[in-house]
Amino acid sequence: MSETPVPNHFIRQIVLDDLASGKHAAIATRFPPEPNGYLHIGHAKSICLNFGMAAEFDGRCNLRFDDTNPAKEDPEYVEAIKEDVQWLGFQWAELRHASDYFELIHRCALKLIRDGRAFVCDLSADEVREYRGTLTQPGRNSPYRERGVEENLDLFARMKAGEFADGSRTLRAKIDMASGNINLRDPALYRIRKVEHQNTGNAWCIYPMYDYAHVVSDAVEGITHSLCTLEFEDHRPLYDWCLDQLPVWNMPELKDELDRLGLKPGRPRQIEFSRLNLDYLVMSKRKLLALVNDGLVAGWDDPRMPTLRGIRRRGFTPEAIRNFIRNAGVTKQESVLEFSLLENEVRNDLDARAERRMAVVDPLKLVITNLPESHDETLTMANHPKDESRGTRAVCFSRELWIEREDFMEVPPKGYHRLVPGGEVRLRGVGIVKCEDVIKDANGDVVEVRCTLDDSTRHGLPGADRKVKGTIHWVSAKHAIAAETRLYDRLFSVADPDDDKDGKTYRDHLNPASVRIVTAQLEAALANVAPETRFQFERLGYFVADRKDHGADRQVFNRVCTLRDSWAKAAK
RNA sequence: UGGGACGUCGCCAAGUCGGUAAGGCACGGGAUUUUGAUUCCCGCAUUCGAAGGUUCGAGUCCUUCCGUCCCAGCCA
Repeated sequence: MSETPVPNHFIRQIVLDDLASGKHAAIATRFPPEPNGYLHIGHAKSICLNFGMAAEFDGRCNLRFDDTNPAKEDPEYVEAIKEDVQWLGFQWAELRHASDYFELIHRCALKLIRDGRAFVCDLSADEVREYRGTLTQPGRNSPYRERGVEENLDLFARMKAGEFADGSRTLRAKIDMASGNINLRDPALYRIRKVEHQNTGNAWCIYPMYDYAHVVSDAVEGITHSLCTLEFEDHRPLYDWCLDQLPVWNMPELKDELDRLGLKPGRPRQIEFSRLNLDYLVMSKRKLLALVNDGLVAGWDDPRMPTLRGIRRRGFTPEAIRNFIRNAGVTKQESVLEFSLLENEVRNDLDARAERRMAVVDPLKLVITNLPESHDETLTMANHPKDESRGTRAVCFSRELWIEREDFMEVPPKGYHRLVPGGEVRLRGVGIVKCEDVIKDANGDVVEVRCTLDDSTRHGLPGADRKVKGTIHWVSAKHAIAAETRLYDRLFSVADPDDDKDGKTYRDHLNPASVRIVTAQLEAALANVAPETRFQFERLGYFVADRKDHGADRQVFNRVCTLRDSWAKAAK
């Protein structure tokens, strides 16, 4: 119902056209992370796009780990990635690894050599760089470029057998050293790395490069639409070159292996879209890693981190993230989205789903002097103002309450609607109270406000219709539960922390107030809730019971985000 | 004097075969409200990076120019 019509975008249009023309009977996509780090909100766009397109058109989407560089990858990440993808709400058709295809990829390399399209090159990395030329000058052919097929086959076999040292030789494609596109200047296909692989162990000591392995992986899996980000646009000619040289859907020498893996190959098309960027955040793996390693945040799942784990712990919902990404659209335009858009979707989602509770984050004592010491009353309050089916809860009310310190001011600014000396305010769900007295400590700080409750305005009575400017929330002091409450704010104080033109780095822009830990007073109904349960603490914001630290012995709530606050905005 | 891409409101983003600028967020104003929340109204680009040109008519076609991003890993 809240779903607006799905906005069309150029990739959906391509899929629509391909289906309409009969080019494909069904589509297949894949989400191909390298297991060398945690997923972040930027990845969520690719996940939603790939899984989303497949779901929308009854196709399939694989989760494929692009694990072609064993030096960087770790199985710890593959589990985390699987969990994050599922949390976001998606399920893969097949779970694969590029390394599942090492045999196929190797056979393809053999064909390239036999066809005179690849050669073993003895140049060192430095020499390759010299021969490559520059952006404006063409490169030169490697002196090993014209080796015969038999020699190449022999050398490549010996590379595979481990006869040569790391870095001493590569298998290179033979394309065009003069191409304006540097990716076409005889790119490396295989390098020697005598490193144990997280999935294949010590079976291989030569590993295929991304460009080569990725296209073969796409093709053997029968991926129809290979969606990736803009920086791979330059790689597409190489992607297509590989497909031209290696029609894996028609290579008899691949058949047994394809059958063994249950693969049905096809010719994929690579399509690039712009990545998701958000203001007030850094997204690079390097910087996120540094934040963790240097103790600037509490870990990969710190609620201030843009990792999916962090965002989850913060209390954002998968639905909100999906809506956010859907609304952002898919284009080839580089853009930076406002973080507030995401926050908006979170508020939208939580407003509808989160039950209301009362909690006081910065307590000030309020005593209702015309109530007896022993007064003990149980009120019934709605769990949700717009959804009766959410039921009601019991709320304890007594003579001494906690109210929010900022809801009382001795000298209020113009437009202040809350409690002031001699003024009236409504206690949510109770009635109208009038401030008769203010008690201060030796420093002159207010420690208690004393009020009288107007009995004719009690909730449910006709007198309750009497208008007062403000309504404030409260918690019965003697029934309150103290709980650790973490008030989060943005991690960075500037919109573009990556901008270092002024000589400052992202570290200089860390928001010193990105988290404030306080002891809040909660209403009793908040006792013993399950971790990850979300509530709106009325007038304060949305809060979630911490996924990790919250339990029966220690109650811990994280502020997901505040409510919109037009008063705070006006007061500025 | 390399190659590739992108430039429509503050941020995103629709704009079929050229026919006279959707929507969301933000922002401003108002109504409702026992959350200064939610909800609901109203307003918000004579203009599409710029300049020429073609045309009865151009964001959409042509030309030139300007700006931004990506590429010289045996990383992905």
